[in-house]
Amino acid sequence: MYYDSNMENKEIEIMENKEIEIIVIEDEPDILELLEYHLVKKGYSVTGFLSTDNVEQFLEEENPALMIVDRNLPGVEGSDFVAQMRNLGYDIPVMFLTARDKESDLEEGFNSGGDDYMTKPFSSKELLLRIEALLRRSGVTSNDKMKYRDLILDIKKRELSIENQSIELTNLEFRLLHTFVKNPHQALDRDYLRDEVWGDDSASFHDKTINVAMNRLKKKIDPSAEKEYFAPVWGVGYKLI
Amino acid sequence: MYYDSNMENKEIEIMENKEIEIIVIEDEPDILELLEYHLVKKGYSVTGFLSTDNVEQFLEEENPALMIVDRNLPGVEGSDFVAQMRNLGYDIPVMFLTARDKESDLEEGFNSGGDDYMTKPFSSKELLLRIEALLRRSGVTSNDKMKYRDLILDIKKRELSIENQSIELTNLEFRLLHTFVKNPHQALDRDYLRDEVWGDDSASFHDKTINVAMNRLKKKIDPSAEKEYFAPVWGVGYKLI
DNA sequence: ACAAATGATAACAATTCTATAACATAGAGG
DNA sequence: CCTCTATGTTATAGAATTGTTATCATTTGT
Repeated sequence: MYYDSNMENKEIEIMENKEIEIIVIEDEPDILELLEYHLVKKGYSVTGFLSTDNVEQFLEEENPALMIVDRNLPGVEGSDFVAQMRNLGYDIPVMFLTARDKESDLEEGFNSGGDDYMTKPFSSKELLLRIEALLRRSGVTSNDKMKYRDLILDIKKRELSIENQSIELTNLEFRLLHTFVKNPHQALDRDYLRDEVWGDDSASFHDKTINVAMNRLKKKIDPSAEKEYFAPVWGVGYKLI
Repeated sequence: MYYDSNMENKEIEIMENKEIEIIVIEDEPDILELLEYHLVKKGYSVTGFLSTDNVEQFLEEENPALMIVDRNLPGVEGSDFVAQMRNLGYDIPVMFLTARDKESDLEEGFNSGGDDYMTKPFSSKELLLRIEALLRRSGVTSNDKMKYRDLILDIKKRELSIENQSIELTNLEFRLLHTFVKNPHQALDRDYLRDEVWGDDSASFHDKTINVAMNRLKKKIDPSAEKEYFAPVWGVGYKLI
């Protein structure tokens, strides 16, 4: 077997995809199955529907990240359904699938509030790429996340999570940790930390302020002190191991 | 102090009608001209480039809403250029155009941070539809309805309803809530809110103004404080949970 | 081993920030 | 001109965060 230091990163990647939920509405079971296969393989969590029944309820209860919709469904037109959902205020990204590719169909699809459009037969590779792009643009895959070991910092949300557990940090603690994650493995000296985290305006600044802040941070992210995120660098400062 | 509440409305109106700026980077003058023709006809304001030179400067100065990029440009690969821009922090939506349609090219395009991809020869109708969809999704063209949890905002009517109950909001409160619904889960800091909701013209601005405005908003949409729409982010601002 | 310097930790104090109510003011509309 | 409404301003209480100090533990140099 083949392990390397990327292993952890891969795990994190998978964990993140696990949370992304995708709805597929497709009346042909074969195609539905094919779609599910590719999406699940990619790490998404998929819920399939053979018609638009119950989809709204699902939208209300869960909070899926994306909807793949066939155009000609039993009973309802896919684009009509999407227009209906949009009208109710659902802003979920929509990828249309269709056998038809007349321009008028295309127009209907986009005007109903669809985000992208693919015609069957489709390349699964392209579908996955387009889905990824859509998720990126709609903010589901926040590109503003920083990872280090099992720490995941979401800068925009100002949240730290470790192993899918959200951990509350104060503003100072967050800035401090952020500084370290930006400079992993490096010994950051006290002057640097002071500038970076406390800012220039810190006129009187006690020796021990940083120690205490580090202590509080360590205790929060690793109460049992078994993970050794930080190491003191004697006479200098600290480093994120 | 001079304050005119009509003024704000006018500004908003203007902002909404403000011309949407699109950049086109395409080295073949004929195609560039054709693209410009269609886009201008549609009402966009277009700036064309025959190479990637000066584009970054333009991005810096203006704030275009979308970039259409040819894949094979003189000197630089289109996708490399986009990756470069993304790396510099530009999040502008990108539509790739290309003569090639190998899967590997497609992959490069999307992985560089592109949002959509069309192969030449393209239908101008489809291009315009896709651009519209992209602008909608990236928040340039605001949707007429937005939903978040049980909040439904009708942007045009400036109405909020919760569980089919209409709730009266003042202008300020609506703008404030709208800002949060556009950025759910994100910690919005006071500077951002000030810019976004109060505008640049707010010269003197008290610390507590935002607190009070938030307090009033919270009380209106959730008088019994049981739904916890908002959470304060200490030392930063607020977030819509 | 011992002293000096530095870090860790806990307890306490000071400060900063938020919530909230009350008051002030300027426009809108009658 | 008057009243009402929206919004800004101020005051205060209370909560959360951050700083300070004291004491103990660890490292380093001799």
